[in-house]
Amino acid sequence: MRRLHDEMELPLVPILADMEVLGIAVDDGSLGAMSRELHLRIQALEAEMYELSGHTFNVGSPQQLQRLLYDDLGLAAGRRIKTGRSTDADTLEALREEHPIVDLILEWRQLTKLKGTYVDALPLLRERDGRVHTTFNQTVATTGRLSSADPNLQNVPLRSEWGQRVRSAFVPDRGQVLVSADYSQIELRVVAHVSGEPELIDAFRSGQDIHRRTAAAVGGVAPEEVTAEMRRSAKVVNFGVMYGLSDFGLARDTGMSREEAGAFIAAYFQSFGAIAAYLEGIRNFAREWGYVETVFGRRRYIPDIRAANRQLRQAAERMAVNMPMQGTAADIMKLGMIRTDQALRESGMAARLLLQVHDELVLEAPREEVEPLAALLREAMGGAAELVVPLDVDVKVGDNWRDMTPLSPSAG
DNA sequence: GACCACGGCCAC
DNA sequence: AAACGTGGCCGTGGTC
Repeated sequence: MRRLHDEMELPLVPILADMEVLGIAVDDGSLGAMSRELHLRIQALEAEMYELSGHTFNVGSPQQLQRLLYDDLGLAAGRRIKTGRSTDADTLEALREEHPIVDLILEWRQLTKLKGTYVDALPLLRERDGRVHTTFNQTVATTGRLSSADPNLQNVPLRSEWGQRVRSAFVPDRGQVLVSADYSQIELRVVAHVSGEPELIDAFRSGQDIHRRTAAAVGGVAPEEVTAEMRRSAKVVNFGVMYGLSDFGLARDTGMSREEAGAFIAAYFQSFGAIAAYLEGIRNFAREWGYVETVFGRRRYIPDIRAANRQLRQAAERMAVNMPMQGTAADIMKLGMIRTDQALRESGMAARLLLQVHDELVLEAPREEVEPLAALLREAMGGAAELVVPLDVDVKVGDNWRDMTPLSPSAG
């Protein structure tokens, strides 16, 4: 615990402070243009929804939406929530075929979310230097992760088309480029390390496609015979294992029946016996000691691990199994940042750290530093911990945070 | 104007 | 009934 404080948390403080002070540039011109486009599309969607329903209403009010969908239009309600019947995206997704308004609501939600949270909010937080300056919190996440607020720059959109446009508004200073370095599959590598699972270790050591290898093992076929669908399911389980995924959750995410999902998970633990044993060991440890810890000794206390209430206890078990994996990855990243900062100082480079997004670092650098910087990052981040599997670092470079091109490790 | 609970949803 | 972990922010609806 003392070492965690002295060698990880304390050295990180000035590094985070520098990142906060430096900030990252956002192009408010492109955000302004987006805002106007979004406004028009949102207005058109609203007009169409009012037309379909025969009256105006507040689409942003779940309460009004419930009345419209389940009372006026008579659609079949799904999940119950405290205040009535859910209108969340999963529920609406299931109702898409029932009424044309459902798709409009889904699109409206997506666009107003992006407009309100990012497109309109970021320019207001942009300071006179043209940059936004987040606050990194070192002490809120129970696993040891950082969090980011005002604005949160750890949840900048990525997946949707509009989301990608938001991301492209994050740009380097004039004459520089953005460089991103992310740990490849870090949590699964931590799983390989702490569980000692031979299949997983071998897959990472030989640089194989981890989800394909998993699908092959679970399905009892050769890796070449794995279909896209088999790989998709294996991927969901690989990630889900770290969260305590149930047959219900797997079924929901893959379209399998609950029975198929249960069989798939059973086959997974059959193939990866060491992971099953590790997870069981963590639950037992938590029950005995009341806490769990990372490889580096960071602790999280789990008071509900012996709760009489099954729901509470099972939730506690999921927190218990997740923390050592998520937390060890967070520890490694913190060490990686300290080593990166140190290496940058020693190198005399102009490159600067801007953001940390859990398994990714974003830097700003003069174009001519890119190649040596990539090597520096691979060394500093990749050498942050000695696991039984290598820590691979993927480095990319670009003129904005969306259009990033991978740099090959050896080339250049 | 500040704060809250809630539903909902963005990221890793 | 819930069902997959960690966060932060938005708008609604409401209180003080």
